[in-house]
Amino acid sequence: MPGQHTLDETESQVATRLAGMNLDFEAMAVTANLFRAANAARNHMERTVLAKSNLTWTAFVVLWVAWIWETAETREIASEAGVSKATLSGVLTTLEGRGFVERKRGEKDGRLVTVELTASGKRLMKKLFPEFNKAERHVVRDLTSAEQPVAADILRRITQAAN
Amino acid sequence: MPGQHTLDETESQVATRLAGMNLDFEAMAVTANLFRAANAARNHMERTVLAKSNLTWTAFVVLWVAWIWETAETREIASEAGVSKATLSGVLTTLEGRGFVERKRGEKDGRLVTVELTASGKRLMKKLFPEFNKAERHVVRDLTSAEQPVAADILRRITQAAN
DNA sequence: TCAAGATCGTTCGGGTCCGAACTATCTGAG
DNA sequence: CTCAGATAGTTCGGACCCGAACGATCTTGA
Repeated sequence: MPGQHTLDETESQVATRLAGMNLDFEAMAVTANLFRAANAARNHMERTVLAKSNLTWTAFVVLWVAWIWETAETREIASEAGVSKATLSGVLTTLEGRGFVERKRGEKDGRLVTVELTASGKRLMKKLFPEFNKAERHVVRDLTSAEQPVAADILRRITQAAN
Repeated sequence: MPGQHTLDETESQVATRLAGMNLDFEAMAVTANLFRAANAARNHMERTVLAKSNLTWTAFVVLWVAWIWETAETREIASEAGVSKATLSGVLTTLEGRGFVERKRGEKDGRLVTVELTASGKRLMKKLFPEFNKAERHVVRDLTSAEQPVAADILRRITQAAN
């Protein structure tokens, strides 16, 4: 592969190029690999699981949150899916158009909107999620069963520190 | 915060809701926290470092790759930034319009395009990157110096497994 | 009670984001 | 030498993505 750099080459080029700049290279390595890993995992899921159902990553995550919580308020979904409420509004319109979710105006509080999966949406998740989990298993397959909880814990602490 | 779930509440709801489905919950916890962490870290960087220069995340990463490698070919940048060549093309047009990068058609191979930072682009990175690194340090501040290389290594292995 | 302020979801504008189709260029087998 | 195939970057259409502005609804304090 001409013009392709390995991970090692990149990290060594970084070290050379930024030498003497008083930077935290350890922190840099963690975050750089965090974004690489998340990106690679996401792309893998999209290609192997989501593409054949014509679902985007975000659409799937939104469906997943609504599925887990049976019924969820939009701001919850936005927060758990990691998107703004503006983005969510558009995604929900798409999903509603495809018949996977339903929006319901809150009865007690007229500002709120709750989201529920339709029967079709539930069927989709019931079929899709086991495949998704198989892909999750695939991307962590090189981690021992002792390392996996360690990884989850470290990532939780990064999440908290960034909020 | 009404209607907000903690991380623990979410994970326990997931366990309850998906009980008896023969899933790999450990793998699920790793990937779920991987995406949460990457998202939280990215948002933190965008708000604290990138917003005031009016740079998007991807635009910054593209600048960073071109800066590190002095001069880079488009497909390299796309690969390292984790975006498709279609996306990169648009981002480069934006960055070129703002005077941060220059495109140069390859002399030996007329298909290739190499990207170089302008003086203005270099000045921007020289100013921005130390701040960015400070934010990187911030998001990993709860990891001990022993844990940081472990985290980087685990994330590298996830990246490899997902490719 | 009743406006001032907080909070909710939507809309808008502009910038990603991708796969597919396209043009231009290079390569190599015959 | 040649042209079919591989490869590079751009364009296109449609979906996501966000901050800001907005209208609707609820809360609250004098």
